[in-house]
Amino acid sequence: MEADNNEKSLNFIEQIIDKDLLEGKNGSRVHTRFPPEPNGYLHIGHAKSICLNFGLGIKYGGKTNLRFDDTNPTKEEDEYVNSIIEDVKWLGFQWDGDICYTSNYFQQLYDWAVQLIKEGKAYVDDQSAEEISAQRGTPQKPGVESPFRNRPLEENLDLFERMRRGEFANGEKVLRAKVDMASPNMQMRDPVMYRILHASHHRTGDKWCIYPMYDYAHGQSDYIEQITHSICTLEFENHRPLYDWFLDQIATGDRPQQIEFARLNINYTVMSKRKLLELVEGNYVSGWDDPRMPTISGLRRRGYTPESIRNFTDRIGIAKRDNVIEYSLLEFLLREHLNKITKRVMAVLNPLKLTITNYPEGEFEEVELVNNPEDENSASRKLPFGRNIYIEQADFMLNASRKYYRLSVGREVRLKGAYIIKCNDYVADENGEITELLCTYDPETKSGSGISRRVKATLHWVNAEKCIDAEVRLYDRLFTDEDPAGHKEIDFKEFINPDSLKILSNCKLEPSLAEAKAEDKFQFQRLGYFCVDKDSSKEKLVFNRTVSLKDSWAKRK
RNA sequence: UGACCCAUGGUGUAAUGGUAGCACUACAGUUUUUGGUACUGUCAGUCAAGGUUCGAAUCCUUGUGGGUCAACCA
Repeated sequence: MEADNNEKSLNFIEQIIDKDLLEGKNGSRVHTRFPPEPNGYLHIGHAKSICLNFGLGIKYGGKTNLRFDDTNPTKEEDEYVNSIIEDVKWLGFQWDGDICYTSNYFQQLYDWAVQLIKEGKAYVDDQSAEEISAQRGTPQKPGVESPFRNRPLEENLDLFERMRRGEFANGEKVLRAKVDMASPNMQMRDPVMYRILHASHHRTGDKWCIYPMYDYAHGQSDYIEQITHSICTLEFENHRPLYDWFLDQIATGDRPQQIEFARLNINYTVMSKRKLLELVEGNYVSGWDDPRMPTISGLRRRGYTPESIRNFTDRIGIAKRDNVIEYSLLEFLLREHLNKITKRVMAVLNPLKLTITNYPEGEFEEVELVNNPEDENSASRKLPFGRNIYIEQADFMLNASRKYYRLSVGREVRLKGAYIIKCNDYVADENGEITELLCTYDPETKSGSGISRRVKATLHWVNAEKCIDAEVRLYDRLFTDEDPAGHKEIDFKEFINPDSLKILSNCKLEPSLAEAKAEDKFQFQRLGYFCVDKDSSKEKLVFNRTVSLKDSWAKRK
């Protein structure tokens, strides 16, 4: 038993696979697939599915396909295809073989549909969507059969062929599977297999004007690709009998099995492509990659690392019960990774002028700081120090309590990597705003000199003459409510956090940051992790706050 | 008034008939030239009732609570 201590326990899907392997099912192959519909950008919920499917492929020495489930030309676009490909790669995964598209199988799907018609298992229905819907019944009440249900085979064949040829308008006819209108499972009540859509498809153009529905296309696509384990989310559980029914009609060899797991939910955010689209189209955010979005591209722009996201999907586990993960777990894993890899730099977001009155005017010296104390191989760099510096406004307080460790008149602090200073006086403007601090430094206390005494706090700073300017964007959660989409009476957009973005345009950075490029990541000492935004340029540096450092002082207040 | 699924600390997830564990959160402390990191500790859990068993979170029954399903979406 205790030999297993180092081994991670298996989730229920891995247990199923282990059993299948043991029984030699499907020739003991493992072949999964990630099947997004290209109708939006991927979000972190998809990351869970990506890591699961590709992870299983890797773990069992099997394969994983990337398949675009593109059966609805009215919603799908190449822009989405491209973003999905980029996101999967960025997360660190590589699919086997070529990228697959359900649209590649349109002809085969059509042929199988003809076969079903010939076997009397599918029929063309002339009724409107409303009529069909009315006949479907309710979960409690069985449906009634369509008047067209038993039309002759030849007529069905002819009509279906003419549907394909474009002789009918959208909605005029559908092809339905003949299953069971009285089934207690609504999915089995003669589901629609094909609908007429005179729309141009992003890949097949105008070749087709009838398109297969998800239920008819998905399992067959899995079968064509020799998928062994077709993993999807819980809402498809009721579809499984239908998934199997279609396979029963056509499959002769190995066949895939559908396994459902609980989708990811995270508090203080929304996780549906429809709602995210709404945020984008309503300009509530700047786009799919707005750093506040839970999209992969948004997280990337915000400064998340693929490692932290993969780690996250690993920690949350795979199970069947509904779950809401706390955002703090994601942030914990993010900080954990960023703490190891980022260079520490000094940046002052809300500058307050500080003059060291006993430091000679016009003189500078260099002080040395390690780039990352967490990394013993880390190099160090030199920073200019002088008479005039900036510190953070929040690091000075006029009437400071004993719990406040930072600067106040008469108190001492250390300037990180430099000297201990003492605040003697301050200057205020006509409004009482403090505009400048007057301090003296103790030349004996230079960092590394070995001469030191205990001070309560160490502050970050930049040299006022030799710093560079930048814009810094501070992000907070996009929603103020833990479950913005969970209120029946209130639209989720009502909960958008008005303070989710704060732009600081007068930030002062240490000069080494001048060359930073988009997506470069840093720890701004004592403040948090920041990355260069894609809006950044040599002329105007722009940083995003990825996540703040944990702040036990802020909590105490 | 149907079918299917689910139920373990605040959150997530283990334990697969044999000592209820891990992580996050919260709180307290140690270390610290980041009020960070690291480390230590504390609080806190098997939905309920019956049954089977030497022994039940685990198996059975019933109940309770929650989720999904009535797109020509996926």
